[in-house]
Amino acid sequence: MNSGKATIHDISKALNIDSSTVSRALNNSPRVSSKTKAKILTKAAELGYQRNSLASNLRTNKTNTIGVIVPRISRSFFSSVISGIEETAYKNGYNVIICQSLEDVNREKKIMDNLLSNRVDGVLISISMQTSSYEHLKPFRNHGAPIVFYDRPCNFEGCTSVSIDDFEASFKATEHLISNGCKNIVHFGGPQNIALYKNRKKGYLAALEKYGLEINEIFCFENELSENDGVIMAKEILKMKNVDGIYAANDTSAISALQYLKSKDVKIPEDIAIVGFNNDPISSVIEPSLTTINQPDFEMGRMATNALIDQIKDTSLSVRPIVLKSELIVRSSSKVMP
Amino acid sequence: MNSGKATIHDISKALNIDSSTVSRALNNSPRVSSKTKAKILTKAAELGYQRNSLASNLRTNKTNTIGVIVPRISRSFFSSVISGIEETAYKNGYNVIICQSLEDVNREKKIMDNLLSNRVDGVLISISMQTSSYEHLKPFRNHGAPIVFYDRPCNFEGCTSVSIDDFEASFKATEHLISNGCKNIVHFGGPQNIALYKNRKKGYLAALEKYGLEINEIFCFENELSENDGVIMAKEILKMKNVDGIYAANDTSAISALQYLKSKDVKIPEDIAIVGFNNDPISSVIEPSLTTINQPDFEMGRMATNALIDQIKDTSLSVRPIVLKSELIVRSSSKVMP
DNA sequence: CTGTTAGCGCCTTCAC
DNA sequence: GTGAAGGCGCTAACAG
Repeated sequence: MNSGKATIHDISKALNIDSSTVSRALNNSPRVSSKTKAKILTKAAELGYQRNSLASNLRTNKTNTIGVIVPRISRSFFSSVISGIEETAYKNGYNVIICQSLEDVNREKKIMDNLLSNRVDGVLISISMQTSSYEHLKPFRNHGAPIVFYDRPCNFEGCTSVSIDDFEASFKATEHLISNGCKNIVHFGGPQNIALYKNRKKGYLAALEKYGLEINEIFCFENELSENDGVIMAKEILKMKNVDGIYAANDTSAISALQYLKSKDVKIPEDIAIVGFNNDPISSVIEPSLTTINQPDFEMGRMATNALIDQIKDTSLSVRPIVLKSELIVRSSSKVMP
Repeated sequence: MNSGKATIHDISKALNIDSSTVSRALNNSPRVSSKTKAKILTKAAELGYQRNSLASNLRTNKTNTIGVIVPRISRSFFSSVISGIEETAYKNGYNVIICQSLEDVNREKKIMDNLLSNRVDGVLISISMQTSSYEHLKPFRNHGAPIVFYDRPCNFEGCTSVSIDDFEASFKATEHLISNGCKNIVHFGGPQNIALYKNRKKGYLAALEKYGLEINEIFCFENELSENDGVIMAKEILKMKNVDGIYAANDTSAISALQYLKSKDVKIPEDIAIVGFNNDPISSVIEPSLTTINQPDFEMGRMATNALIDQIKDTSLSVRPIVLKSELIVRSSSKVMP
């Protein structure tokens, strides 16, 4: 007894059927009589046969596996994206390997190496914040495997990017505040070297401009996305006295700011109306009536995976960027009804 | 040009060196002169060579990969465990494949099949809540690959389980409430068919008994871990009037209960003291002074991975359960100082 | 429908 | 220190 490592040859010998027929039967080829197929399957089960994908993949030069690189799986937005990816991949017969870069380029590089040497059929990647050069992606493309960027778009050898229209979402959020009577709207922004936060700021400014509100640079906070930053910003706002609206372009600091404001008995949205992103469920726990921007996370995972699979199946496919829209979820009643 | 799919044979031909020497050089074997080694490495880089792990793994019958099955990566506790797993695995030269069962046995079964056919060297698994039979794990063991259970222990063919001492944690939590003057302590429990929640209830009861407090079955809530349950329980508690302490054995409902109580102007911990688990960061956001039980998540990942790797390296290793202790984080001042 | 043959890319005895 | 030969387990022509 081969201690639980039966191969197609073991089945072949036991049944006096050639191993190629066994292989065909195991792959449910129509070119095997159902009688022998049955015999083979029975024997396989009896011997505890388990296909060796390594050998199979080596031979066919296909792994039916896609690699997913994500900055951090614990972030609510990304874990939803992953759900969408997994669902779509499994539905299409692909397996998924999830890897965390933890926003570290060196890790990202190692992961890409590893995925390549394991010959995954394609990669879905959300580039780490540190990443500025795309050198480590080139070997992958050279091997002919497609790459699709999600959430953080990249201009790289014509690869597809799936992203969210941040400008539009920000514009709508700010517009919502304005149409509810806010005149002095503060913006909690993120690092401006990152396109995403830049676009969000642009959307905010565009809305102010459209409605003829004064653009005040003091109202544009820029922070490092930390909790502490949130408290600092909240204190600043209270000092300013006249602030009546906040458009928060990042969760973490927004949450701590919200918490601080509430602890100072500021009424939301009567005193200060807030719109932020709802990637992090915490914000809606603190203030259930908060108006939020709902990003298409799950949908993003689906779209990106479909695009990738299309390209795996047809390498010559022309690619174009995919842009998804966010949705404004208005939960609170208006601040000022005209 | 082979369009970016160089093999050791390509290097071999280009240099007039046998492929076996190339293979040795690429694996940094000491039996190759440093001169030829250098030549080979240079050529490899030049041709953009990338090892084919499928072939290599097939040949050596080792993948240096461990499979991780987790019920749901978005749960804070599990994503911390994964961090610990990844860190330990990478440090030891192992890759990690993360798979979500989503608490679904059928998915879990498929994942195990897939991991087996990909010949991972071992598996770390937290069994889905649905799982009652371990049949789907047997093929894996038959192939000689070790399995280590984490968080949700199992009696299966002498496999190692790494778990947390829930009884002790619950006992300490309840004891803490008692020593701070609570006389009427309610328990938010989970499904009693799950060992974890059973042990938590036992710890609660043991503490009451030790300190001579009356055991009241009405104080033992059992729920389905939903948010709605939390609100229902909170309302019940307010009706009871005399409740002055809560030991919550699950996050989700505890959070919504906490929120509801605060909305009714119940002072925490003055009116009602609460101890719960801090797996979910939300609870500490709602009430920063909350006393919580800190579970060793990261540490669990490390311990489980080390145990698995030991067993991969030495199959004959005897295994024993590993039990970790939780820590009580007292943030609020005492309810009643004697 | 089934068997024959060959080889995916790599590693590992065994020689020299 | 290097080369020659064989095979890990599977599949894909090509025959018949």
